[in-house]
Amino acid sequence: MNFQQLRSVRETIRCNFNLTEVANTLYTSQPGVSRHIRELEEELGVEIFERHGKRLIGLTDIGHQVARYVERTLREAQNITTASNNYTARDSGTLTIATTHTQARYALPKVVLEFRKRFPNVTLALQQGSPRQIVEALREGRADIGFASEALHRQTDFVHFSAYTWLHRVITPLGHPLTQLEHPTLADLAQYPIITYEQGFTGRHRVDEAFYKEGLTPQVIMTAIDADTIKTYVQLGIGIGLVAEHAYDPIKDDGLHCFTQTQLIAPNTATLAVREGVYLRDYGVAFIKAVAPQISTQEILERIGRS
Amino acid sequence: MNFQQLRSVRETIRCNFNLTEVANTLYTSQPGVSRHIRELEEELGVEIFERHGKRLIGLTDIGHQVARYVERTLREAQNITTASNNYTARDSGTLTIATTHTQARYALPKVVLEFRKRFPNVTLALQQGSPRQIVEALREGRADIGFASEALHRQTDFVHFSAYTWLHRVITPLGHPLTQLEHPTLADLAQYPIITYEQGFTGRHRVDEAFYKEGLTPQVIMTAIDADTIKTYVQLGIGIGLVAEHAYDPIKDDGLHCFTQTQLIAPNTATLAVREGVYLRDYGVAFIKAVAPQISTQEILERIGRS
DNA sequence: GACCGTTACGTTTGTCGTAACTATG
DNA sequence: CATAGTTACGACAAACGTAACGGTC
Repeated sequence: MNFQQLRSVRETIRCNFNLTEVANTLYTSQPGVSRHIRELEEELGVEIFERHGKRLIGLTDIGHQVARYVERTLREAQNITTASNNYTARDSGTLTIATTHTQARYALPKVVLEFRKRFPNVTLALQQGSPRQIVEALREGRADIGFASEALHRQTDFVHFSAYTWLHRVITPLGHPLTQLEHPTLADLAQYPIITYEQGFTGRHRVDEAFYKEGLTPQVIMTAIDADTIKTYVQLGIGIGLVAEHAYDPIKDDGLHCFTQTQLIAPNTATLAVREGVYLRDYGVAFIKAVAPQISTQEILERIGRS
Repeated sequence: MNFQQLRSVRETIRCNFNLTEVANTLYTSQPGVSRHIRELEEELGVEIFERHGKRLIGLTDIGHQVARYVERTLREAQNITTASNNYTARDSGTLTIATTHTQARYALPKVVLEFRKRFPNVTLALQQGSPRQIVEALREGRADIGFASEALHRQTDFVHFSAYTWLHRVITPLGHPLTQLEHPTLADLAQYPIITYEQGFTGRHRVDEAFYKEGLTPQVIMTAIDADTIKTYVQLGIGIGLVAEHAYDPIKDDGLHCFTQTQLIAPNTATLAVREGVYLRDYGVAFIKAVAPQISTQEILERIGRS
């Protein structure tokens, strides 16, 4: 057994069992990959992959089990090198954050500035994507830290940290009939076309849940993944908006009315997540600490298994 | 990085940093081991070992961290092969139980018979040792399951299962003055020379604790690691004995009196333990189930991380 | 027939053990 | 001076890529 064989197996699963693609990803030849898999299967005495003739089409039962430990082996091997790098080059390298548009646009700028000042030699890679893509990036080791209000906290193979909680706000153009009311209800909102976040983004399920619980069916006529787009269309008078509170700026958004006192929708929690068992470098810990200062560094280290 | 390098590092730590010994353990040459270590250190860019000139004398700070992940990597790699073997040869192989004399002599015989009937092709290796040796054997992967009343439950890197609880019993020769009393107290016992288990064996600390709590100093004139020895000397009239209840057999030990109703010493729990993160084969799970039938197989699988 | 995986083979690279050398206590 | 670790070197084996071959859809 060697690491290259294990990498071939892991990548084969990630590439949907297409060995040619695996070879490209691993910068090697396709026959090599084929051989690695066969050799490992031979050594272990089990068929890891289900086959239709020559083509691989999936994992066998035992293959699933093997894959699990292959992942772990490679992860721990990665930890050896990451821990070493953390030691030799304490303040340089790359930190990859997988996050949503909302966090990247509103919550992170302040943190990024602070972080860059403290770690000028660390390349900070912000990768935007849907919550589901964030989860996958963390699983595959393509990102070090995930940050979103959705999906992350439900993964049992992640360690998570609550950063802050936030509410949805109702925004309308100035002079909209709703602005006559001081405290509009969900029923009032349901009277108007609504513009809000895409399904699966930025607490959207909380919005749906709130209306559903009151037996209301809101007319969601348009969805977007970012508040800027939503605000633009609200400004145009196409509908009323439901956006995250931090997306409303009373000065810049002076053409919009925002019900800052109204709480109609359950609060959301922005969550930081790290893959369980993956070594997070010191500056990754510092990043978490910067986003969620209420958590002690000691606790972060313990929770991610570095103590 | 390759597995042989990692094995060299792990074994170097286990062999107290004597490379010659490492080479023998790994059935390879000493220069090879030396090279493996140097190559790995070079690749990682860190010094894993502290040196006095050429001699290795210990781990560096970063070496401790590296060693941790090296252990884990090798463990997970082992899990790949164990899981595979568990699949191909479901009912054959070796199961190594590290246990104390007491468990091997009194608790395990019934279980072993049952186990052998169900898994006739599995070699059952019972390794007797002190609780501390049991802990070490589990840590180093020399045993699959540990079973003892001491030490095991305190290890945080083990998964443990409570098998049963038991009490110490007072035994005396027939006609001993103590037998006049129906319920002797600890103070009564302290009047006579006592024979019991060695420090660190079979709940001995409970015995000391009980006397200590009442401000008594028992005259322990002899210790042994097994009840047979203790009983033999009690029979000779040298002193009264304190042994585990299952070690007294009213028929075979008809020359001895046993206070079966007296509970003077806090109960002990016999504990099964498995190293966290180590794949335990099906027949290992069956063994645990046989020793502790009150625990469901499902729960065992979950607790050892196989579900 | 286009795509995908395996077989065959020669080159390159890496790995290992022996022997000689050097340092430590 | 005995024990422990490193350097040097040659033999062997393993790993890889290219090219040709065989199935699958």
